[in-house]
Amino acid sequence: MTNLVVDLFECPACVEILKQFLPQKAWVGHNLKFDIKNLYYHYGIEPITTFDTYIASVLLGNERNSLQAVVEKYLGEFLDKTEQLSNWGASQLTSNQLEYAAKDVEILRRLFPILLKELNAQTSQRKEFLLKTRVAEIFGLENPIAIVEMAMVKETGKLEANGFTVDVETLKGMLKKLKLELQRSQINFVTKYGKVDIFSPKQVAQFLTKRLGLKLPSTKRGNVATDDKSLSEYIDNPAVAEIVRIRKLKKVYDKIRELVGHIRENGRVYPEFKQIGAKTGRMSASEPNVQNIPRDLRKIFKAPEGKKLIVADFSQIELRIASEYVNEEKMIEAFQNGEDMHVVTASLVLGKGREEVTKEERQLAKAMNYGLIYGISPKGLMEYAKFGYGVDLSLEEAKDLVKRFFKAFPRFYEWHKSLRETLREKGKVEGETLLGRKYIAETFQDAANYPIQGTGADLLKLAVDIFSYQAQQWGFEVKIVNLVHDEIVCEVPQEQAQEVAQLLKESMEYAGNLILKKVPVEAEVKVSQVWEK
DNA sequence: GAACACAGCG
DNA sequence: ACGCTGTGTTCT
Repeated sequence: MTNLVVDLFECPACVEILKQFLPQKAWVGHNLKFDIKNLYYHYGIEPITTFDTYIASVLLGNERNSLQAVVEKYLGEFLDKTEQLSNWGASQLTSNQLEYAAKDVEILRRLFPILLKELNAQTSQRKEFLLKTRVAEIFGLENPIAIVEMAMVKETGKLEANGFTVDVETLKGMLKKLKLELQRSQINFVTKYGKVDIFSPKQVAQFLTKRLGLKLPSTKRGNVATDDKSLSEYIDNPAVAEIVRIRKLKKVYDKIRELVGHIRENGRVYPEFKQIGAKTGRMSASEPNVQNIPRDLRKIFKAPEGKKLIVADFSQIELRIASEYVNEEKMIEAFQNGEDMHVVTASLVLGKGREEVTKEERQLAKAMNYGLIYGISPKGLMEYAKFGYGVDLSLEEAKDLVKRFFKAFPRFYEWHKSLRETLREKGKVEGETLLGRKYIAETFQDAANYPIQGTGADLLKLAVDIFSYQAQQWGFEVKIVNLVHDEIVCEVPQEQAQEVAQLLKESMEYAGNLILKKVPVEAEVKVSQVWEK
């Protein structure tokens, strides 16, 4: 076996050689997102597919996932990393550095088969989910989650290389304007009400309780709560309204500042994506975080000249997953008949015809439907209904509603009951998503939420894998520019937009219906110049 | 530097 | 109520 170490700064011609043979290969490496991002960004090089020992280690549930830690655990060897701290940018690489680089490659040859075996060994019994894909065939992978995540490494690397175009001029203008408006508002507040730092929860609490005599709830650490939810009782008070307004202004200002700070010469931001950023398998984004952009600000994300954005999302995906997960017939049936699930819930819980359900009742049912995903409790429902959907409930009413809800949907009742039982007996719930992603939950709320949120993550990632493969097969020039839990945003040449939009919709629904067998999955797709109007 | 509070998104 | 990240103040 020959290991080749190439210093691309010393040998620019080597790039041509790499371009020749790297793209026809499957790559094995540790944290390949990094290699793919750079090779794809600079040279347009990408692998057929990948096996990533870092991702493998994360999926196997290890706490430490550095190459060093993984080598120690699975090979029982010590990997010397001191050379990593040496100077790699100065001049020609030393022989020690070259040897270090070669050793990193050599060790992967031995690590790879062991991790592959471990992943296959923890494949769940759900054989119907055996996915026949290139990753599976090339590496002999049988674990569906590993198949999806390994294919996803390439997609995450390219996603980071692609970046997302923003409207630089508009952003900079807004930044300037908001800065002035913020300063003006703060000074105005102080001259009216005295010296209070609106961004100090402590000072705001002091001001509201001592000076205005308001009664406010406590935070979990026993301090006076001043969040918008707690202040909503007193929103008619002009000082309170002003605090809320200024804080909101500040939030938008911070977000714009974060974005502007990350704009590169070409007018794009290049966020970092953690492929497995949450315990549930969801991704996370940072620098800038493009997964929590306020909806009003999304219009500043746009397609560059001659291109279009395609924005697609799964509709009501978590509710669909939940009903399939617990096999709740009435809900499944409603989805199969294409009905409005919140109206159906309202009708069943309140015992009235679907036509008689009011707007407010539908909102209430929505709170209940989503509440169940988070492990519903009457108190929780009461607060969620009030602040999330503007529906007023007493605790007694909430209790009664929860009771009726579980009567209408007995499988959810049984599911929650069995979760509580398992927690009582074992102190934890060890479970799997519908694609076989493993998790351990130690609270009831986590146990109710993880399989649903986790299956949502499975679904999005499978959709991305399928879509990317299909787009390549059809020869479309697609750049995925953002992924937001149940949403895919991509950039395509104008003339391909309609065709790609259709392909994206089909890919998402195909992926969804591969994982959900009974409940139909639907994706909504829009072609647009901006992310959201 | 850690802990807390707050607020944006799904 | 579940999952994240960024910014600010305050405490150690």
